[in-house]
Amino acid sequence: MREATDTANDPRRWGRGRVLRAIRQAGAIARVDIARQTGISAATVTALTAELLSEGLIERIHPEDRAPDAGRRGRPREALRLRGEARLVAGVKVSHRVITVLLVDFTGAEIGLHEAPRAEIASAPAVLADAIVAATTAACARHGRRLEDVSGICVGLAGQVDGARGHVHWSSALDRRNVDLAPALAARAPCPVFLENDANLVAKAEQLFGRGRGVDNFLVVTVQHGIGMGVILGGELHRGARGCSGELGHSKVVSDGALCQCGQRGCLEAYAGGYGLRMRAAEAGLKDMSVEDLRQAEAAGDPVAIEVLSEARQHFARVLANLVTVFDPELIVLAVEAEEGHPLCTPEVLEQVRQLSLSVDAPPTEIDVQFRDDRMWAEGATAYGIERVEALAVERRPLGQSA
Amino acid sequence: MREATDTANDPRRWGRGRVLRAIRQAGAIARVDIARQTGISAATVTALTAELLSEGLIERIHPEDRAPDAGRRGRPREALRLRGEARLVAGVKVSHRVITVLLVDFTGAEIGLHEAPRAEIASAPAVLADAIVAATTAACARHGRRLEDVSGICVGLAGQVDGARGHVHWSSALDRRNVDLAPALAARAPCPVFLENDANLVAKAEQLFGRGRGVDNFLVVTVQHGIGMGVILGGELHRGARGCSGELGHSKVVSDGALCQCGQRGCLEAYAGGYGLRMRAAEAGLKDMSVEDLRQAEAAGDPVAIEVLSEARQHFARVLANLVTVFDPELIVLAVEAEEGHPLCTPEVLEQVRQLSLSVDAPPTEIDVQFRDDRMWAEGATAYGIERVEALAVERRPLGQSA
DNA sequence: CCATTAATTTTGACACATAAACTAATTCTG
DNA sequence: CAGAATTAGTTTATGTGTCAAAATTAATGG
Repeated sequence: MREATDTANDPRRWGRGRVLRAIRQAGAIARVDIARQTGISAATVTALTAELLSEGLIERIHPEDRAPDAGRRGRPREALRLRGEARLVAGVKVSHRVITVLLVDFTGAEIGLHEAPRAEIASAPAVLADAIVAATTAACARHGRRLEDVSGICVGLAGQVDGARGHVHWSSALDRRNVDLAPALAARAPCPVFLENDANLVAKAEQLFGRGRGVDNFLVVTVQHGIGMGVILGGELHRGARGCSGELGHSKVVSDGALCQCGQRGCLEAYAGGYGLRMRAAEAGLKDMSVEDLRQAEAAGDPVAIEVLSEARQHFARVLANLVTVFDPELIVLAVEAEEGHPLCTPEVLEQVRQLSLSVDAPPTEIDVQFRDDRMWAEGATAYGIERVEALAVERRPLGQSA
Repeated sequence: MREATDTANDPRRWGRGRVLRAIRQAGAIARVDIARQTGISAATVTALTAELLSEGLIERIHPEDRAPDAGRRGRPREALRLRGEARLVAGVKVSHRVITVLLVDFTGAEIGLHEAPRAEIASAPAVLADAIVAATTAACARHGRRLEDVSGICVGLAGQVDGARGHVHWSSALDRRNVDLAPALAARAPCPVFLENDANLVAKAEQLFGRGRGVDNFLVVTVQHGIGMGVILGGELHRGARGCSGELGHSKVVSDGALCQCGQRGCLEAYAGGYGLRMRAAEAGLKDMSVEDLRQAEAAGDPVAIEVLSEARQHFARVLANLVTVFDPELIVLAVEAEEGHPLCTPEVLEQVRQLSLSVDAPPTEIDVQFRDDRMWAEGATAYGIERVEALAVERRPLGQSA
């Protein structure tokens, strides 16, 4: 039951945001096209872009009259793009043994990466907050910036994280449950700090910079040690009432099944997550196998590997198919932390998903497998950080604007 | 990939809609409270309500100074409410053998119900469109109105219905696939006609008039012959890319399981839908049992009924738990077409759902079982019809407004 | 009856958006 | 090569939506 005064959605600042988003999505775009795409009149686009130009958020480009422009009749269009130097954003990923900080500019272009080791896996809130800010400070120092130059820090955390409230129900990075981490971070940083579940951030990255650009309804499933999901519906990240949506790894695939890290039984992760696969293989006699080892064992004809992977694929495909049935998304991105392949993300599995999901005579949900390295988490954090910093830039009035 | 000129969301008519929605949600509310709840200034609320009053969409109430008002100091608040006579809306449900039309006023109050028999189960599009409009005309006639008085007709159809595009991928009510039914209806009716999946409409009814009032994120699961779902996220109905979201009955609960009506195997409906239960019971030797019969057989200790229902409960609970895990909604409404009880909607099943879903130290998803009669479908249609008619009323300018 | 209180309305000003007219920078055409 | 044609972008005049502050209204309390 949400009520009360939500002044947030100010209809007056609306246009600015639309224009800025159109420019970001297009990369470079002329005013006419902004008007056409957004439905805002050319007059207003001129006014708004003039404002954004004077604030330094965007900039003109004339030299490169890009190819498709050649041979057009009238006045040539003047493309606009975001001005990278306008803002500096830090994306932070807290892992077990390291804190990764990725510094990017307003366009999302990388400025530098920094990794700071962590002394312990589960920290006290104050210790973790200190470490995050210290790592960000160090990242800035290493790349010729100061922490004061940063316009926003976005922190991604595995676990049940309520990004809207800045609250951590549970995370392996903390030594206790129910921590209001956002205030602790805000107190230590000279700029806004945003907190979010790591899978949600990967979804945001896909939306802003990846396959999800311009797609209104899509899901991003992260496949690695655990299995997570970020849900983008109507162009918005859906967090759930408590911020705990998308815990796909803990959806139940069998009754009273294998024991999961979370303490419950029959979770997808317990069969198809990295640790689940290792566990099942170990139980069946294949000790100390990585996912890649298992894949090779299967290829070599090892019956245990074949059995374990086959079961995992079956569960994984069924869960993905049920996502299609329940969400009917345009697109599902499988963001896999692996170099080149993953035994669960094979053409056969995708075909199985198609067969198990309800089909109509219309283009089916596209499933896109993206193999990523471990930077993906910090990149996700920068994506959401940029979005939030952009939102602040949109709201902020031009203020003192004299000659 | 949605692009192009979507002029739809006009930020200027924003306030009108907010005010009207606040009045609808509250039933009766004073201007001060509208201002407080919406965040709109009192001055603007006065202006907007004056406009709505002069258009006859809302009306004043003074006589009943409701109890909590007594003994307050200053000028008494003047409550406002919707004016029922402002609009007439028809909600239509197409069933196998009958078309049900429910006429309601702008507040949702019932004006009259009418049922028209259908000659066939699966009709040609033109025949069905004719029948729907004829039934609506008859409903009007029977209750002293004319079809021309109706401001909007909302038609609920079981099947894969893309309400946004007015397209029916498949419905048992039609004798063919892929029908653009909305244009056929629009051509026959003197007012806007809206088309939607029936489960989505039940969700809309819960949002406007039921347990979902003021709840931003909730799911409505319909349990009867089949199992359907409507998804409300961020206060909006989520339809999916093709309008096929929420096909919960066809999520797969076991690999290569029981055959479903839809032709696939292992669907939830094949175990827990009304026809699925009958099938499973019949296979195990209990022929021709209704769901209610099965419930009584179970209570009487029949081992087959116990077995069949136990399996169904297990699957149903697991699917519901997975909804909690994936959506993290505030609320799930189980809308059950039954008089007093249903073997799948028992306290034990709800307890099982709680045990199978990820829990954090925050209020869990509430699950609310609502037993309804077969009017629920037509009521759902009126709910969405009213919302759409209201949206049109918000957009429409006051136009000629002289003395 | 008048002070007090609270709801509502009026007033004056400003921000945002637009249509229409205008200016600018090209290519095309004779 | 001069203008005609074409397309992009800007300026202007105007309307709409919103708000803060002041004014008005309708009660209660002494």
